[in-house]
Amino acid sequence: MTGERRKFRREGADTRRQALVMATLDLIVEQGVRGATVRAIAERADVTQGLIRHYFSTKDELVQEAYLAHMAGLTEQTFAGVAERETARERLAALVVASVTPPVVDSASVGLWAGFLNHVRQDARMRAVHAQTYHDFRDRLERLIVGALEEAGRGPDAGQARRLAIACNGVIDGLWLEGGALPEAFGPDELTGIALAAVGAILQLDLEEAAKT
Amino acid sequence: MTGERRKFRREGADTRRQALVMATLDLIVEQGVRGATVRAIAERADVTQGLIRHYFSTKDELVQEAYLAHMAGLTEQTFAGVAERETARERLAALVVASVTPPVVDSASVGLWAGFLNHVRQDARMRAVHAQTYHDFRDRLERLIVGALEEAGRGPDAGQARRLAIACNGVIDGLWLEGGALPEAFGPDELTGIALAAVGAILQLDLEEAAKT
DNA sequence: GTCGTAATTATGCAAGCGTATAATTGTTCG
DNA sequence: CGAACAATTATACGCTTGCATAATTACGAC
Repeated sequence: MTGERRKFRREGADTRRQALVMATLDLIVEQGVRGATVRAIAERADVTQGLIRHYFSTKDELVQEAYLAHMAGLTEQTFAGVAERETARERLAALVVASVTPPVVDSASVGLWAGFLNHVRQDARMRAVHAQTYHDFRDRLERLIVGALEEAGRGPDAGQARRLAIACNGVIDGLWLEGGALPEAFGPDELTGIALAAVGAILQLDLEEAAKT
Repeated sequence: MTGERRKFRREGADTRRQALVMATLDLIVEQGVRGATVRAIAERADVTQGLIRHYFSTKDELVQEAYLAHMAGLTEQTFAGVAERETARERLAALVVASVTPPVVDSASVGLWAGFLNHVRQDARMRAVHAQTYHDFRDRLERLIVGALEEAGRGPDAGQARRLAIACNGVIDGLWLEGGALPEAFGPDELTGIALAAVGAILQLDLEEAAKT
C-alpha cells in the first residue's frame, strides 16, 4: 500500500491561530519556554509543524501573540465582576480581592509571565505590549481609587492619584507574584485579608468591610 | 608547524567556578537564558567549553549555582548599610529605600530573577533556594518592623507582625519589579517616595522623615 | 630537574532546533 | 462533477545545543 498520509480537516484561520497560541501557552506553563518548541507546539495543537509557518511567519511572532493573549486574559479575569458592584469602594475592594485570588493568582500564570519577561526585555514590540498592559491596568486602578476617594469626600489631585495608584498597584503585583511563585507560603484567604488591609491603609479607606458585600 | 594549542593558566577551583558563574549571569542578563549556552559561557569566561564539565557535571548545576549567587547578592545589596542606622525606624526606612533604588532595582536584575523563575518551578532544589531566600528576606524585614513599632510604643503580636511583614514585602517586591521591568515609567526618586509613603501608611509610621537621616 | 597529576584543551557526536519548500488533500463554487 | 485554490502534510537542510572522551600541558612535590 502507499504510505498513509495524515488525514486532516480544514479550519478557519482564527481557529487555528488560537489553537496554536493556546498550545504554546500550555507548553510554556508545563515545561517552561524551553519546552515550547515548534514541534511540541504543533503536536499539542494536533497539526504538523509546517502549519505553524503557514500562520506565523516566525516563531517569535507566535510567542508574541501568545504573550498578548495571556496578558489580555489576565486583565480580563482580574476585572471580571468588578463593574457589577454598587459603590466605588466596593468595586475597588472587589478588584483587590480578585487580584490575589485564583485564577488570577496562579503558579502557572506567574510562571508564564516570568517566562515572557526576558522576551519583553529584548523585543521592542513585546516591550510595547508590556508597557501598555501595565499602564492600562494602573489607569483603571487609578480611576477606581479616585472614585472611592471622591465617594468618601476627599478627591485627590492628579499627582496624589498617580502616586496612590502606583503604590496600590505595587502591593497588588507584589502579592500576586508571591502568591503565585510560592503558593504554599500562605494560608487560604490570607492574601486577601492582607491585600485589603494594605491597600486600605494606603488609601485610608476601610476595604475589608466593603469586600464583604 | 604544528597547530598552535591554546596557552592557559591553572586556577584554583573556587576562582574558576566563580568566574563561570559570573559569566553565566552576565550572559543571561544580556541575552536571556537562551543566550547562556555552554559555549557562550566558556568564551565569556575565557576558557574552552570542556572545562565547564570539569567543574559542573551538568549545565543545570551551573545555572543553579548562578541563581544562588544572584539571590544572595541581591539580599546583600539590599541590606547593605541598613545596620549602620541609629534607630529601628531609620533602619527600616533605609531598607525600603535600598529596595527600590539601583543597584537593587535594575532591569537586568529583574530579568535575571524572572529568567530563573521557570527553573524554580521545575527543579526541587531551586525551589528550595527560592523559598529560603524569600523567607529569609521577609523574616529580616519583620524584625525591622517589630523593632520600629516597639520603638513607637506599640508592639504587634505575632500574627499582626506576620501580616504586616507580608504586606510590606509585597509593596517592596511589587515596586522593585515594576521599577526594574519598566524603568522609564517612573521619575527619578519617584519610587522611593511612594515606597516610603506606602510602607509608612501600612505601619502607621512616618518613614519619609526617618529616611532623611 | 623530572615526574606525576590534575587542570585544561581539542575534537566529535547525536539530538534537537527553527526554517524552507515541494507535494498532497480537503473544500468551495460554478 | 470537476476545476481551482488555500490549507495542510511531508521532507529535508543547516545550525546549535549539551555532553562525552581522548590528548595535552602547566605546575607543585620531591
